[in-house]
Amino acid sequence: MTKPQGNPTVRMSDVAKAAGVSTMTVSRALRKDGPISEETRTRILDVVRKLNYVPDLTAGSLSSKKSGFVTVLLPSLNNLHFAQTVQALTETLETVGLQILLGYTNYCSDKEEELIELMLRRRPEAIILSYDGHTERTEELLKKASIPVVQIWETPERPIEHTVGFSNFDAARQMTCALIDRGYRKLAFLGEAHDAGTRGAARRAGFVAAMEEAGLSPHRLVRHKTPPVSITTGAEAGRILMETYPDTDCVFCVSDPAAFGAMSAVLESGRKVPDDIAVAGFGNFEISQYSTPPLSTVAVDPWRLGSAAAQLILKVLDAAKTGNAHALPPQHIETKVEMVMRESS
Amino acid sequence: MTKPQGNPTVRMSDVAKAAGVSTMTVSRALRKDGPISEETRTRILDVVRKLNYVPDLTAGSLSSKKSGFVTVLLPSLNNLHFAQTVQALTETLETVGLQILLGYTNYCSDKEEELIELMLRRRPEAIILSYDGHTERTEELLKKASIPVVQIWETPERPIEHTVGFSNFDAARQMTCALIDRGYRKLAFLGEAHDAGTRGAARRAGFVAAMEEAGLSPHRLVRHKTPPVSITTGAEAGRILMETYPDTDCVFCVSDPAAFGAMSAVLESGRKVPDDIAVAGFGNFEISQYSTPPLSTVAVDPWRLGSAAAQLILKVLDAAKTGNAHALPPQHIETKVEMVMRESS
DNA sequence: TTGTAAGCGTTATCAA
DNA sequence: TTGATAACGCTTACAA
Repeated sequence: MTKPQGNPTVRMSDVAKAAGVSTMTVSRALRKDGPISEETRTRILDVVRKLNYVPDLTAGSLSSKKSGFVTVLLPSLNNLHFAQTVQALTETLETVGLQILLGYTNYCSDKEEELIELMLRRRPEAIILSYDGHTERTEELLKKASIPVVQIWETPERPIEHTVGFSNFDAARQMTCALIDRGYRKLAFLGEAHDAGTRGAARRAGFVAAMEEAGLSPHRLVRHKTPPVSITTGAEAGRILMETYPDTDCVFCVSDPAAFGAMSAVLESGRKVPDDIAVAGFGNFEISQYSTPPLSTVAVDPWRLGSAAAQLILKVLDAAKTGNAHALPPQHIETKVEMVMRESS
Repeated sequence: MTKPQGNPTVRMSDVAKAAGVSTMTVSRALRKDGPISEETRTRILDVVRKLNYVPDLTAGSLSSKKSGFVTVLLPSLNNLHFAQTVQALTETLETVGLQILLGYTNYCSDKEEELIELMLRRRPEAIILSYDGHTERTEELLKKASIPVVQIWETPERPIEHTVGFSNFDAARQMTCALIDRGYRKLAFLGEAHDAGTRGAARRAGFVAAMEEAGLSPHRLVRHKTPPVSITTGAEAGRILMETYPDTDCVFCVSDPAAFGAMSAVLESGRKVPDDIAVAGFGNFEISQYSTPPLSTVAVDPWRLGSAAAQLILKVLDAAKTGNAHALPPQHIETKVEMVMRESS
């Protein structure tokens, strides 16, 4: 199956020639709204099909100064919630022909900075970042790029521009309160080390705040490995927890996977969930209601987050186009979170 | 925070002027290997930094006829295995500056065809598809594009070109045999309806084959909803199974999530796993060893799959560059699968 | 090692 | 409604 190398690519000029028109007319025929007679359009589209012409967007972008790209930077794809956010973003953006350039920061702000530099070379029309702390240079680069920036999955104190998300601090505080309400007093928090500036750290801070407000000591903090906690590292952390703070009656985990791991460690040790140690997570992944026992967790809506962010992008881009030279002032969309209490607590 | 609109972009010519050289010299300074004196290079790179110059890859691609893109089409991101494959692909491809253009087919070959047309406009240098059946036009488009094509996650009978994966049929057959070996006789298969041409169908066929080879009746087939089976639809299917084939002693599910759902349905009905009904899945997701009971499943290696595919791409691209006009003959890399028997069966 | 000139395949712009 | 022409910002190819 040797490839028919050098298969000469069909260009717009080939179509133009075959249809007996200029390239501009072909170009117009190819968009929905181009000012062109129905007759010429159908004739051209016929030729396009006959010649199997595939427009070259690289050339188009260069000429029109519109790349058609939106950059999306997330910590990792290895998390169904981010994956869902991406799918939601894609679905909305593709309705207007925008394509996503995806990057993974691995929860590392230096990697993020690197990626942004790289992505900016493709001249994206907007950029969506998941908040987890950014380097100074990242913020500089973004400002210089003068394209809309949307931070998602958090409502940062000092946002770069637009935001779509919720307060991880508040959400964690709420869950901690809910657990305290259920009668637990010796609560622990299970999270990552080296989480400075991340949403995980915000959740931990929310836990600490709620504990202090309730007059309880928030000293039971297990911080194991770097983000993200997997189920396996969650289990390790669970074992550390039981050894370090054997009096713990409830452990609130930075994420659902961490909670699955912790729960498995607890059960394996012969203790019962929730009777000996209650467990709660963060995220409400689909599996969480099917675990044994079903997991109490903070429900977030990754799908809604993605589509809200995408719609915001469209709105901002549209405002910029409409000559609104100053575009829109920074928008802040708050998405809801919900405490879902199940049998694990 | 009104945006400093019209922030005039710095071009290569600006850098050239500021450094007192031609754009070509700047261009050369910006690549690792450009023939240029160390002195000029450092001087130019200084200017680049000072002016915050960000090269425009759109222009670069048009001129060099290299987009730097590799298109990756997967059924969905809503599956940790695909996400891992993508991460592995990304890691390898980014070492040579290739960037991924990602698309989701939603397990729909028409959507795939549509995506391919769209993606081809960006002139990707290669394309990676997950096999789940393709339309005729898809194959045509790919052939005309004359770029390397790699099908992954299956070893199709009639591959388009290169492949990296395993036989879903064989894997499912092996697992079915393993289950039969364990003493089960009234096995059921739980999968999707409308799965023509998909890997799910191949797994079902593997189940049927193994049953027939063992002289057992493969009539217990539950086919519920369209791909992919979620945990929730898996649970629905599990209930249907127990109603339709109450004598079932073991159910092999098309995927791990389906198996979690089925297992939950079985447990909820008051039956025990594996004593009343054994359960097995396909995929070996991280969570599978932490379920109650731990899940027997077919282990695949999504990470290795992604990196093997990426390396293959690099090899093929390199061969093409080296003037090997005929490139490489179709390569077929087989990845291993492993039967992991746990307490659920 | 550096520079010049000519595109790359589109679309913006203006004119007809 | 259509067309001619000039970009778009870079790199190739060749010359110096």
